[in-house]
Amino acid sequence: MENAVRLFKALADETRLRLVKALMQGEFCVCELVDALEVEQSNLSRHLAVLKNAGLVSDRREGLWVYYTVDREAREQLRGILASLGGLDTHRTRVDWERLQQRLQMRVGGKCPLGTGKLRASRKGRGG
Amino acid sequence: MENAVRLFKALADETRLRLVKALMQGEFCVCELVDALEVEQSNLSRHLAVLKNAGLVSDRREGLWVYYTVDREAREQLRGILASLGGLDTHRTRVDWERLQQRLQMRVGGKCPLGTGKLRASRKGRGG
DNA sequence: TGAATACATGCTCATATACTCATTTACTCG
DNA sequence: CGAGTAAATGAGTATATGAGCATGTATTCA
Repeated sequence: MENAVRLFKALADETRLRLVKALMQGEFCVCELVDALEVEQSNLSRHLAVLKNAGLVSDRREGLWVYYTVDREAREQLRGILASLGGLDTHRTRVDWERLQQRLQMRVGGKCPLGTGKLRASRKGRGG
Repeated sequence: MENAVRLFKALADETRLRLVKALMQGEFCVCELVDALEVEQSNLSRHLAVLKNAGLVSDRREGLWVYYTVDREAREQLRGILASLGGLDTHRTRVDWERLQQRLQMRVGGKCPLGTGKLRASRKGRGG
């Protein structure tokens, strides 16, 4: 019951639903998600933490990058829930997915070439 | 998406999960639920309003009583979701169900004989 | 070592939610 | 009508949650 509440709490947010929908389709690092979903990095990081805490996603560090995906154990459960909701296909999730696919194609050697560092670096004058 | 968020928000509460679980099994009036689940009437009423607003339950007035049950349209959806969670059978929902069945058997002419007024009165001492 | 990078977290604000008490509303019956 | 009952709602309070900014942490590389 506790678990169920935590699960539903985790899903009771639009950004997190977008994340779940995205992560059902593959594994992405935070910066790709930040870039594709256009959500503040710190914000996204917290949402991912909520999902992780609910057991819905798992993460894997690879050097500087942390890749998230839907947890293997939760996968079927989530598939069932989303199916009951008609798959949660909305304009937004479709756009998210298009943008994510673009990021996937940008990968070099299977790795994310993007950077969230733009944010802080830009204070020093990035274009300079 | 909005809808899905509202749905999950509605389910993201233990009392409401208990209600859903109960109302999946039949139709009950508020005072029966108050009595069986031992939740404050005003509190329960609000939770029911949340569920109703999410399209999960529907209500039917019959004289002084208002009977709630899981909405016909939402029924299958909920069944699917709960099934994905293993049915949500917990000690608490089982106790709820036992108590609700007792209330069902108390019905006279299919109507609820309880009272939230009585309940408040009998809370502290039934001899009053 | 230290700079750069990717991600996580502390802090603060605003808002949302849950709970309770008291009252109001909706209805029935005398 | 007014009394009585079931349910809903307003007001007040406590707590939870989400957003954004700044900063902390872990890792790589020169």
